[in-house]
Amino acid sequence: MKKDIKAQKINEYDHLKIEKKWQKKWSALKLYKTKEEKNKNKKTDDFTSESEAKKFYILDMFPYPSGEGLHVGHPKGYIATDIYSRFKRMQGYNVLHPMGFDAFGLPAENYAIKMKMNPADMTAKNVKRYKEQLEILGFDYDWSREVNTTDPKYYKWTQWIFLQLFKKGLAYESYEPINWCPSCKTGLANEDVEDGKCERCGTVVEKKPMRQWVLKITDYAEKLLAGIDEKDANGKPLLDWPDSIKELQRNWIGKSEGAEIDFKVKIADKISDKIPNGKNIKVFTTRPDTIFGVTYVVLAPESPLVSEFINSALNKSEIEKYISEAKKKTEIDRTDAKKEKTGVEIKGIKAINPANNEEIPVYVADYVLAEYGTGAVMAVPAHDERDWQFAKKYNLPVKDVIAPYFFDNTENSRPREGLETVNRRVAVGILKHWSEDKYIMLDWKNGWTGFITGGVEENESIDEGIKREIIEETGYKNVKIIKRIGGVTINHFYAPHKEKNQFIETHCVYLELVNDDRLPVSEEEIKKHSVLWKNKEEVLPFLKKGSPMGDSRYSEFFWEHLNTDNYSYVGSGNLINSGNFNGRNSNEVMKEITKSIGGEWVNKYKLREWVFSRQRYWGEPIPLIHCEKCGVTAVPDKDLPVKLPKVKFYEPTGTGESPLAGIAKWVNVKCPECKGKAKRETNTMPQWAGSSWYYLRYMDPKNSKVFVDPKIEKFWSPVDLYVGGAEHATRHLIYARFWHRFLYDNGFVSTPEPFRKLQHVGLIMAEDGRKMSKRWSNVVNPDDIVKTYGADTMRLYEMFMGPFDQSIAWNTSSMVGTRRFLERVWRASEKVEKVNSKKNNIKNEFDKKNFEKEKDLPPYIHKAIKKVGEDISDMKYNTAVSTLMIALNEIEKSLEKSGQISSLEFSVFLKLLAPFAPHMSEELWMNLGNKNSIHLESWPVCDESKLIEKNVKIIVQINGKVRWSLEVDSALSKEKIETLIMENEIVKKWISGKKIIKQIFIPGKLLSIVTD
RNA sequence: GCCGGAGUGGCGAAAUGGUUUACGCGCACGACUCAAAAUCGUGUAGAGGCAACUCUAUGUGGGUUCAAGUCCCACCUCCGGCACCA
Repeated sequence: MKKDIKAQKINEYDHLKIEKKWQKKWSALKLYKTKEEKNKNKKTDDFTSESEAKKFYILDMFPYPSGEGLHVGHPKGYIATDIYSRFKRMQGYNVLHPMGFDAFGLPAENYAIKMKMNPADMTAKNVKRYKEQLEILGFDYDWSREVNTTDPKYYKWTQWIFLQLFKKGLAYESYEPINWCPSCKTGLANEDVEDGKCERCGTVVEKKPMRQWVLKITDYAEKLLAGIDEKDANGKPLLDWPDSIKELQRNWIGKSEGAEIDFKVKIADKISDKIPNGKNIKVFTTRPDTIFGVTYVVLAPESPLVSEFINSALNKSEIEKYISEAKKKTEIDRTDAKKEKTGVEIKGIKAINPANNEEIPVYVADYVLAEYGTGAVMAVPAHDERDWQFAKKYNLPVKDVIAPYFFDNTENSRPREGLETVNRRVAVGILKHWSEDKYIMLDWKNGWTGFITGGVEENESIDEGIKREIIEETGYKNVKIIKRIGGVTINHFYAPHKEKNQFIETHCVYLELVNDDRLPVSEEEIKKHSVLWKNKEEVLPFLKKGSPMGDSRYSEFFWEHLNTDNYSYVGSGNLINSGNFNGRNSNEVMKEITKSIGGEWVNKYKLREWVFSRQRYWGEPIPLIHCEKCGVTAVPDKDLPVKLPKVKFYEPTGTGESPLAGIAKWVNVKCPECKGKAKRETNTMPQWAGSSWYYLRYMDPKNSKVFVDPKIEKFWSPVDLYVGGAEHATRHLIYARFWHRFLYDNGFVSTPEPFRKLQHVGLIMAEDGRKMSKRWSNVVNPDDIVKTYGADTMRLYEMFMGPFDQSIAWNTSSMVGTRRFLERVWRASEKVEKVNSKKNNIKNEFDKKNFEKEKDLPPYIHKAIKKVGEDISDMKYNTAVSTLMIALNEIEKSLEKSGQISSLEFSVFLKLLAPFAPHMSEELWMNLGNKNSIHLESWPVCDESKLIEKNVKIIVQINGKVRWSLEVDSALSKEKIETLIMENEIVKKWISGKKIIKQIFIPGKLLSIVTD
């Protein structure tokens, strides 16, 4: 099998030996220790001046150490940051590249319970295992800065930040129903629920009212939204993030602008604002323009208004029954849009539409969500899909108030200034054959096409009008009206045959012919158009040809709605049936209508408050104390951290109390204010707490006075590059931004946003294309790969697989390519010219700045320097690796010619390889006679002037096709090249007998000849 | 339904509007070998042709351009996210 690397010969590449050796040495030398550490002891106020170099903070999303250990997919992002940080270090940056562990939370706890282990012990074990697995890959982490969220020295500050939020009123106790996972026996945040299921265990989530701590993240909704597009003083975006993630966050925050409108409520014969405790129904709508079309009002079952109105209801028990059934439903059932809508009317009360004072019924229905907007909506079935479905089911009236507005903004049809505008009603008839599935259409002599169309007289109804038109234009007299289609549309256009602008209200009627009885058609009509039968497929193309009323969109609109009863028009348009607002554009009248009915223009967000309590053991204790006299008080700073007590039983209780509640010794404390009897808060924090600020702690991980020294924070902030999985887009990345923004607003940190550039890692799938998982037993273990192929091979392969942010299936046999590449490098190293170490002290020579630049390195090395550097910067690792491969191919070619490889050339090559394959490049670097680590060398400098090849290939295109190419000296003039080309037989053949119209010359690239 | 992203060889993929298929895998043939493995070399989009060469190909259909994988319009498919948010 090719997959196995056979026993090595003595001087062959022995990855095991080399990798272990260098990992030990690097660690002993503290090679990757962040420079700033050394300066910290010096006494100075100006921290930043201490460090000569520019800083670069590169961060991985720290892992959650599960019991299963790492698979080959996990380190992909770490490999990338390792390469990036080595590259930056070689460029002279002061690099901060730390690692730590996010170890509180449900999965670890559930696993510990399953394994009958204490979560703390198990976490320690897992962390150890993870660290070992990371270390064999040769990463350059500064482990002296390791953080662990479960360390009391760390979570002291997690608790401290929580208390800052609490003190600013951003943490509060709530008793609202929240998402409850019956399997994990804890409340969950909105972000922890996916498709109505617990994100962790997949159990269907229930709604359960309970006491909980909630963070007011919605107070920051606007800032979090605006921050996405914020720029710094230099006009650079604060967030250099993928657009897709920005969009995801925008959607998650979900801002909508709209109106809050009060509907007065009439109970029996009284109007609500005249009766005690009476309440108006406040609704939120993004479409106040449809207010005249409101035919009922709906309250969410959980709306507090329901309990106020229910006593005045004539059908109290029916409503109560409905509400209790709604409560029983799971979130999945509640929010399934496809499901038939249900509801019940509150009989005996009416709401009053503030726009027209109509009395309309009030319903309770669970398609309205209590948590969003005001928990009440005004229903406009004509212009809202959901309201329409509900109205159909309960036979509620549908009232059109928005007419699609077709304004043909082309030269010919655009209404002309200074001309009279005629207002008319027009009927359009779609007339079906008496037995076949085909339709009558008119083909006008002047090029128009369309259905039967005609103006309706003042005293005539639409139905009468269309019947009359049919007889006039076609003669058919026995027609049956089936239905009206598509409400009303407005057509606004210039009618050339009348030299007037027209503003037409168009109604469409669908009719069927009963038989072919016809009356004679007048000569005049016959002259105007012919009557054609078109079958279904022909209608739409035929309509598009032209229209008597501006463009043909209105008739297409009607045709589309012919067979769909099931629709409501949700677009914009012109107002009809809307009193003073008739004829106005719906988009333009929003605010005006809102004002006219006393409404308020507001913003609403989909983002929900962050449910911050977990009724579980394995988390940071919430550092609050409940005192009978003083209420809820913060644990004083001096008493932090509130340590998680060791317990015998940490299984969740399921009662809504955390297991901590049972530990009397821990729970019962003195009130810090009045010294009276008090109890500790027993809920713990969610998993996301510790990860919301860990990047700050890395900057100053040992500080016991503050969570981070402000001077140090100012130096390192923000994180310059943050690499991790896209699955955190709406959890961690929202939470961390929220905490950071809060800390910024309160002067604790210096930047508004924590992470400047964000880069996503694409998943590595298993060879079978599925996700790697124990469940599918398709997991590839990095330990095995490192053992068999080496860490360098694995690192190189994972970077070479494909674009970094794309998910790609693992393929071990494909990996041998990168192994072969390294073996070739190894063999090539034996052919490097021997340099007399005495005569030629390479170490000193290489320390000279820009040494390479002065030397005569071949163009392909300069190209590689340029390309590899650019590709690392852009995180295009796959092409960086291929560039290295190309460079090696060139080195081998030159070896063939000269019999040996230049020492300098190979040194430069090794430096380019060093970030990718740190062990091998270090070994070979030392073999060249160097004393200091290659990883402390400076990155080679590309001399742009050396990039130019002696010869260039010129492509000859004739009429857009490549016909010939030639190699010429790059210094040759345009004229000379053109002469050479024109003299060529092939070129002559292609242009013979033709006239050259045009010639385009791109220097060094191509000549394009165009003939007639 | 809405919002993103992507469709290029047998496969992973590459390509500032300028030779489509770099680099690697796989495959075929050859060299070395008693043989195999490893290694090295050559070839490898499709069709036609003995060949030189020609034609056709970057999901589909149009368009802009001397020139389009790349820009514009319409559509199809797949992947990811959100979704009764009024």
